[in-house]
Amino acid sequence: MLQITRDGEYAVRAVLFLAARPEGSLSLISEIAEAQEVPRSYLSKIMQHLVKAGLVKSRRGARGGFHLARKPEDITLRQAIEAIEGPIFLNVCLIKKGECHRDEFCPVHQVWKEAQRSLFEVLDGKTMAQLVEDAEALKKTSHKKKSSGKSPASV
Amino acid sequence: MLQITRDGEYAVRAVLFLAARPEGSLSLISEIAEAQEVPRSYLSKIMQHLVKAGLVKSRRGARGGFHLARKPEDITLRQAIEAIEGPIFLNVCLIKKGECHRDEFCPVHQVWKEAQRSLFEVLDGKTMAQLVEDAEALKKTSHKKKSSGKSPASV
DNA sequence: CTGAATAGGACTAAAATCATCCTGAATGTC
DNA sequence: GACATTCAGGATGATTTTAGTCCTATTCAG
Repeated sequence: MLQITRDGEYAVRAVLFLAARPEGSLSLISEIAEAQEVPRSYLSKIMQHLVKAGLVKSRRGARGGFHLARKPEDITLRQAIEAIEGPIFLNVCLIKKGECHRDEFCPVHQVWKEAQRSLFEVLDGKTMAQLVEDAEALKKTSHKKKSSGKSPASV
Repeated sequence: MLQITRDGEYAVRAVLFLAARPEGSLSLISEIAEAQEVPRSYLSKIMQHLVKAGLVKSRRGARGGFHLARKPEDITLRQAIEAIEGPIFLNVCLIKKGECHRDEFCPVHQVWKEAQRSLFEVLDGKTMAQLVEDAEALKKTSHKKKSSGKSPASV
C-alpha cells in the first residue's frame, strides 16, 4: 500500500527510545512498550528482529534488557526501518535487474528509480542522534506553548 | 510494505497506453491487456476504477472502448496511481491531523512529511505526455544498440 | 535455586492482494 | 428488431500480509 507497516513504525520508536537513554544503560521491553505505546508482546518480536539485524543488543536474565549496538549518530532512520521491513523497493521492478523484463523499454522504471532515490535521501539523512535532538526541541516548544498561554501580551 | 500494488502499476500502464494512442481513438480492454501484459479480467476492474476516478472515459457496445478523459500532458504519474490506490500516505500519521496523537511530540513525524513531499515531487513531476516521449527515446536507444553492435570501434 | 528477562515457536483473526467468472446493460450493424 | 460486441458490476476465492497473543525454553544475577 505504499505505506510502512506498524512493524516499521514500532521499530523506529523502539530504536529511538534506546537512543535517548544514557549510554550503557539497559531498557526492558515493558519500559519501551509503555513509553512508546506499543503492545508489549508484539514489541518482543520486533526487538528480536532488531537484535538479529544487529542494530540492538540484548542481555537475558535478571538485570537484562536491550541497548543499542551502535551509537545513535551511526543509525539512520532508513536502517531502523529496513532492519524490520527488509529492503525498501517502491516497485517490484526495482528489486533487481531482470526482476521485471519490461524495464528495458518501460519509461516509468526510471521514475521509480528516481522516486526511491529521493525517498532514501531523506531517510538516510536522519540519524537517531538527530531525532533525539529534534524530540528535545519539540518538548521545549510544547512546554513554552503551555506555560506562556495563547497570546504573548506581556512583553 | 511501502511498495505500490499491482493495481497501481497496471493502472499506470493502462493510462500510459492510452496516452500513446492517437487522440480520439478508442482502445479495447483486450488490446491494452495484451500490450501491457496485464490479466484481461483484472484489467477490466482497473479500467472501471479509472473511469470512476475521471481519468478515462469509456464507451460501451460495439465499437466501444476506452480513451483518456484529459490530455496526456494534464495527467501526472501520481494522479494515475492515486486514481487506483487512493491517496498516498507513507505513514498513518500523515493521513490527517490528529490521526496519530503522538505527532505533537514525535520527531519522526516531520521526517515522514518531508519524505512524502520529496516523493510527490518526483511523481507529480512526470506527466503521461513526458512518459510517452521517454518511451519513444528508449525505443530508439535499444534499436541503436541492436543495429550498431557492442563496441563502437570504428570512429 | 529462584526469580527476572529475553528467545522463539505456535497460533489466530482480519484485511489486503491478485485475481477469475458470470450476468447485465448499452450500442452499433445488418 | 435481432445480434454481436463491449464495458459495468457483483460474487467468489486462494494466498499472503498484517498485527497481534500466548506459552514454553533458555539464560543469568543474586
